[in-house]
Amino acid sequence: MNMGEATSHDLISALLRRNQLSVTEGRRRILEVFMESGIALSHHDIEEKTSERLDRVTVYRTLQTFLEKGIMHTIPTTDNSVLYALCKDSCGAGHHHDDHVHFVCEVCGTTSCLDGLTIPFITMPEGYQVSQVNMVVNGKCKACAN
Amino acid sequence: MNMGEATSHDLISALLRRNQLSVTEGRRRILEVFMESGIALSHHDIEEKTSERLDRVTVYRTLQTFLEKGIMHTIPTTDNSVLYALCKDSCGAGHHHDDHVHFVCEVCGTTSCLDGLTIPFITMPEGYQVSQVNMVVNGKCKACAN
DNA sequence: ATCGATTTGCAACAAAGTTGCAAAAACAAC
DNA sequence: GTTGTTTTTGCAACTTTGTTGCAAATCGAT
Repeated sequence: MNMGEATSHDLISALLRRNQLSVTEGRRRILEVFMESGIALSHHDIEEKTSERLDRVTVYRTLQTFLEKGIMHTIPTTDNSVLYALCKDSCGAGHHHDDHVHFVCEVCGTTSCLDGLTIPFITMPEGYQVSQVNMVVNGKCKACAN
Repeated sequence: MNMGEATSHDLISALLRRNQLSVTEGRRRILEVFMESGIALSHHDIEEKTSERLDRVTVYRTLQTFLEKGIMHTIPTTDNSVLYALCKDSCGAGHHHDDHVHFVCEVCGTTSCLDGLTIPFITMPEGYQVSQVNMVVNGKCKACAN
């Protein structure tokens, strides 16, 4: 047994326990899919990548749970799809730090988090109270720009 | 007959003709609903406000047409709803000027365009090509902030 | 291994969105 | 205004997306 190597399996178990969630095959599988892809995924994407193993309803409920625990966040899109993405470690239930810009590539269709790019501060008109700001950039990603 | 007054009826007809669309009762009704409300509306909202007159399918097709012609634009939202809003006059098919910030009130649930508030410029990482930027602010609107 | 609590899958449903086609309405020409 | 052509509408049937209740399976602690 190789004690020096922290497996993805280990990391996922730890993540779930840290959030008071029991470690089940379905939750593990969904987290694996996100970690492998590295981009934001729709419910449909996840269904496709786990179809033989997981029921549709389980995927819905699991994503909902992950949102509530702050393991994931949703990304607003101009079309009608809801996208999910893993939060950074520093996020938790109630206190998100997802103040980063999201990028949608219009060629390959992938959506990703630009973690290094913080949303600029904006001054709102008199009387408004701001609680959250989202920023989504559309264009061509590094790979597709050519 | 009052020649001096430009009715909402007239304005809507002109808007449709300017975009090479025939003037029908359904299209007129949908545009009226948007002009009266002044806020962004979902497909469901529109169905409710026109139910006795328009078929569900007609609403879908009409909104799609308005998007293509650049009469309306969609607004990204964190939940799964698609919202539509009227574009400014200067917008047309292909060349939108909707570089304004959108605001979602978490109390009354309304979404509106902050036409006076331009999205700040951001510097993207090397290699990316930007074509459009969206910015959505969540919080309490003037009326609900108290 | 056993037990209680949580999670899953199934079935049935509700809501949202799409497609083909015939009837109706809009527009242009007379 | 009537006619004829084109576009739009409504209907029906369907697919996709999301929800709810409940029994069986799984998880985790003892």
